[in-house]
Amino acid sequence: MPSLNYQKIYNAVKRIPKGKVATYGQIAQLAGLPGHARQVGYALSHLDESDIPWHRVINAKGEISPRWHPDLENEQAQRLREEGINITPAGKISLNTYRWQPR
DNA sequence: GGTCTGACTAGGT
DNA sequence: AACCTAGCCAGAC
Repeated sequence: MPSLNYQKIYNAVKRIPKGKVATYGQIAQLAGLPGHARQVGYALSHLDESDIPWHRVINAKGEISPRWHPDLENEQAQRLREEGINITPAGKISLNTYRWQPR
């Protein structure tokens, strides 16, 4: 049973349109939880639902956040490329180009 | 109920 | 540009 805050985070992530990305801090703010960027990452690590575009969430440096299992990072990169997002060989994504800017 | 741990971030060196 | 530190806060134990 996900907590209320997790539910808010998931809702915010679902709003990210295809072909765009958002940062953890951005999602936190969107979810009404400013300053909870770390909780966003933690919530995604606990993901059990499949209808959430978790791969569209990256860190403020425009990179896929490193984690304990590199395969998951590769999967995220692949999913983003499938949506037309360009990732440099160094693993950088242009936030200037792809950052989702909700109204 | 104190401590530790992160898929984070901003600012300083 | 890479690295370090402090601030952050909900879970896990």
